[in-house]
Amino acid sequence: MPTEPEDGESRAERKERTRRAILDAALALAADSNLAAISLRQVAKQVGVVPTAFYRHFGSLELLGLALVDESFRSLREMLLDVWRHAPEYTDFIDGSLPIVAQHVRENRSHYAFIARERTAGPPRVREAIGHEIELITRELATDIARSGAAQQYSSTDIGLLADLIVSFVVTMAERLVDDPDSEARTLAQARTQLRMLLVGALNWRSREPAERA
Amino acid sequence: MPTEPEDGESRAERKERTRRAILDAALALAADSNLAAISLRQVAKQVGVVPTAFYRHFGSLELLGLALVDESFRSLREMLLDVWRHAPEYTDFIDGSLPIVAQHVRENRSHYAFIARERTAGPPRVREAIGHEIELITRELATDIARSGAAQQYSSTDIGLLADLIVSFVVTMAERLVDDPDSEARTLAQARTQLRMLLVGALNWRSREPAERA
DNA sequence: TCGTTTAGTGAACGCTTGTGCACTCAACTA
DNA sequence: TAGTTGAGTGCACAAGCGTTCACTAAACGA
Repeated sequence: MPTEPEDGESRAERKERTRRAILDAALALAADSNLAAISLRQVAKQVGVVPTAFYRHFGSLELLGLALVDESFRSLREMLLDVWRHAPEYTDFIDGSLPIVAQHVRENRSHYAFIARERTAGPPRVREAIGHEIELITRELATDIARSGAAQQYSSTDIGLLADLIVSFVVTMAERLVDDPDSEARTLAQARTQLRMLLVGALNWRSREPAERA
Repeated sequence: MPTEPEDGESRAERKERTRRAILDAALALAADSNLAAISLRQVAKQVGVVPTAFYRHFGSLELLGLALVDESFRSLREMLLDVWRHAPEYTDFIDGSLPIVAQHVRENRSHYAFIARERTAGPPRVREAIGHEIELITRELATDIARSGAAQQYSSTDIGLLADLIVSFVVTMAERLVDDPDSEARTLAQARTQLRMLLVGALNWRSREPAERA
């Protein structure tokens, strides 16, 4: 048994509780190494369950990883909806949004740490899943920028590139918040300045014709 | 024996040859997973040597990892010296530098892949070593920007932030080149536009007093 | 030429690994 | 209430793991 069987708990509830415990255990174990470096048996031990019980919930560690990706991005996207809803104007966008992102990282550190690691070092399927999610977010940001009218001088291609630039930067910032939580205030202050530098670029940039040089 | 013992080879030469073979084998094996996920025995097998022979060259896989970091950055820094020597002016800086970086990534793919992975997912010591190297490069870029006089309106703090912004962006670009080499041309073209967007920001930005808002 | 150094060997050790299989027994359905 | 379902058990297995130790034999310095 994973833990004490609680009173009046249905079979489905119990299964879900064990499933959660497995996800949390994997998150904790991968925290100081890597998904590819931990074992099914370690996870089972941490949960307090026999190794074979793992298979009742996930076919493999890789599938467990995909479930963690799913879970992480579900919560991330909810936060982003919130950010974009309260971002009518650019300066407010920076000062308003960054702290919300920072707070979300703080409150979901293990998920962000997982994503940061597995994004580059995870099993190929996991990497792909993460890349896909980030791409979706980038596209959403692009349509949001276009809709806001803040970049009317941009071609739609270049709005995409700008969105990618912003997302890449925020990903980098989130990685830093994850692995040095104590410097959150400084990291955030620097990121604010940098994002402003970058967006000043946005306001002064003009899209060229497809052919390159000006 | 790692391979056929070559004629007229000194003991030192032979040792170096085996050492190289170990480094290469580790690089190759870590390529489709992670340093923390490969075993000393796999490395030894790939080299064609008995597991215990490994210890004649490295005390542990982690120390091997540190050697790989060292090796990767030594070559990277040589390239950067080359780039900065031929970068008198900003527009030339972009068009001239990015292809050199891309070429270096192409020619040293396994090193870059290693760095990209271990930077976020490696053993703590390895992560630290990589972070330290990147920080050094950022500082060098900052002094170079200052010396070039291209950002005279910047405070030295803000020059540091700009350098960090550029380095972070190039790191991201290098990661993309690594895991999708076939799209090099497109990735490069996009990066060129994005870097220009960013630097237009640089030219229009003014440092503020330490206190934030304007 | 002869003793020393040392890269690489090979067997052995105690553990951990993933997975197969037959099982129990509480929660479920009819 | 009787029968079915399925989450979790317990054992077994072959394979792989890091590390130890005593060893060989070729290159070395004197």
